[in-house]
Amino acid sequence: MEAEDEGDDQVLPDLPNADDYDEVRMRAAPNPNGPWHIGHARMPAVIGTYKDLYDGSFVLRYDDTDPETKRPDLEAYDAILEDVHYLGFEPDEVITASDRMETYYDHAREVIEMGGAYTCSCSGEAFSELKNAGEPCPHRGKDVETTREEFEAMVDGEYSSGEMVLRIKTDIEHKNPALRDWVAFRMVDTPHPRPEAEDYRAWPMLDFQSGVDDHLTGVTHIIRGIDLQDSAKRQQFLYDYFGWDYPEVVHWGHVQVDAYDVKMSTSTLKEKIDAGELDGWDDPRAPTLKSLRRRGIRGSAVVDAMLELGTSTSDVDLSMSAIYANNRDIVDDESDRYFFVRDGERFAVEGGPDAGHPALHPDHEERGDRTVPVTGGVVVEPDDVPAEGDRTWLKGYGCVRREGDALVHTDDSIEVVRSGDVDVVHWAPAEDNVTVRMRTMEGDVTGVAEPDFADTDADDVVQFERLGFVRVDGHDGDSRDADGDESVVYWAHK
RNA sequence: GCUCUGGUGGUGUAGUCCGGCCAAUCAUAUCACCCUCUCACGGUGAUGACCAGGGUUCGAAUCCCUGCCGGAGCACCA
Repeated sequence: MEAEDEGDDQVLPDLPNADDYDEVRMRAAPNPNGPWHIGHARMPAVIGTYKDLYDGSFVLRYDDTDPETKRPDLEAYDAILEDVHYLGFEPDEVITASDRMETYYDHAREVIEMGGAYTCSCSGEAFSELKNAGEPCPHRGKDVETTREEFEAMVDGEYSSGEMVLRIKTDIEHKNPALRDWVAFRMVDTPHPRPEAEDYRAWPMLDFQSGVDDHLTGVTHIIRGIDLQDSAKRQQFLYDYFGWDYPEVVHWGHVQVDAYDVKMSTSTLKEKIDAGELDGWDDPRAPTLKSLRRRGIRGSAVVDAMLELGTSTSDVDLSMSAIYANNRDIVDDESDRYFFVRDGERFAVEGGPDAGHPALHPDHEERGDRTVPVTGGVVVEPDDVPAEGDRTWLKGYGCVRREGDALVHTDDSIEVVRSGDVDVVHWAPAEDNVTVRMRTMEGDVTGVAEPDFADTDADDVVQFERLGFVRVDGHDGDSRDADGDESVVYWAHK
């Protein structure tokens, strides 16, 4: 398959040996132990894009084979699928490893019959010592019959955790100790959280489960992190037993994201949420996809930033500014403008018209303008308050001069702004305005917005002029973060 | 200790396989100016990088060697 030539738009490198396959097929294989953080977006972003590029397909596979240490979170299965949708992709197939236990057992039995595996009751430490010395453990020479029986006993749950494992026989003297006789199945006493899988006790390890599934689901290209660099080499032994061809593999480094105080790790996030330090997975301070979505950042802005990272094996730092720049590009044109004033200082306005009429969008006059009344006085941010006797330009209204507690309308034309003599500021009515809570990564900010802001809908992204873009979460107390009947917005970026 | 694997401006990336067109691409960032009734958008310009040292060569980001620094695996986690 040739990559569709989309000109220079393709930011990703070509997949290795793509034309050796009828169809490029990939997989995302997350452990469903929580909603996704930003870093998780890389996998669907890249394989989803390759899918489009090569007219291929991808499988979403939940690798939920550790009921204990990386215990699956039942809500995460759907949460992850939602996150994939948010990013703009649709898996061609969704499968769950814990549904496929019999398949793994059957394949284990096959390997056992071939003499490619043996049950082992060595303690982890004891085996490790032998392995590091390049020496086989006493169980390695077991006959097939014994291994067969002991494996069935494992499947039947007759051992407890730590008592028995099934090892794949590789090369006990392999120069890389990481590849020597690795564990394929182990006992786990804790029942799996999914009712469908709660009776299983003998669980496959990633290298076995993933290796079998990749082949059985027709995966041609595996993309994964450098932490799994040795996996392909381990699994190669398994593939050799079965006579399978190993898929093409691309390894990439880890991603760090700047701008967050909170560590980008599912378990850390879970702890912070449980401890009440974060309001939830979509807290603006959380580096999660749910948080970005709530802040009005489009999935494609995240995807594009991920694609720009490429697939190099070195660790990379993702700048949130890259995501913001992409998002600004998307939302700037569609976002209507409104005034929002924090910590406003109140002034009466004297001598001018009753209201200002700034445009909803400077590039789209056809959208009309807003009506911002001044008759009940206005509020201006402290930094924007002119010194006594100085002028300022209330955007969309006109020029005023500070006279004590009043802003007196002058008849200056816009020329005073063009010449640079007078600054333009945003402002809001002191009465009949909209109380707004703005949730940001640094905490909540409160203030008031102009009345027309109430016309926006939840989920709209608007720009608070001179401040930045926000997503409307709800008006009149509709947001779950609202205190009383205030409106709530989530800060996106400047 | 053993085994993998990397190191291009603040960040990411192109170029590295097949040395010259690289006084190094593009994006983002930062700054300045222009535009503008926003500190947005748009435009122009500037800043800023080949880890270090040797070697091969007429010529090295690219090949070789050494060193330095980093990441990963050696789990009954994924």
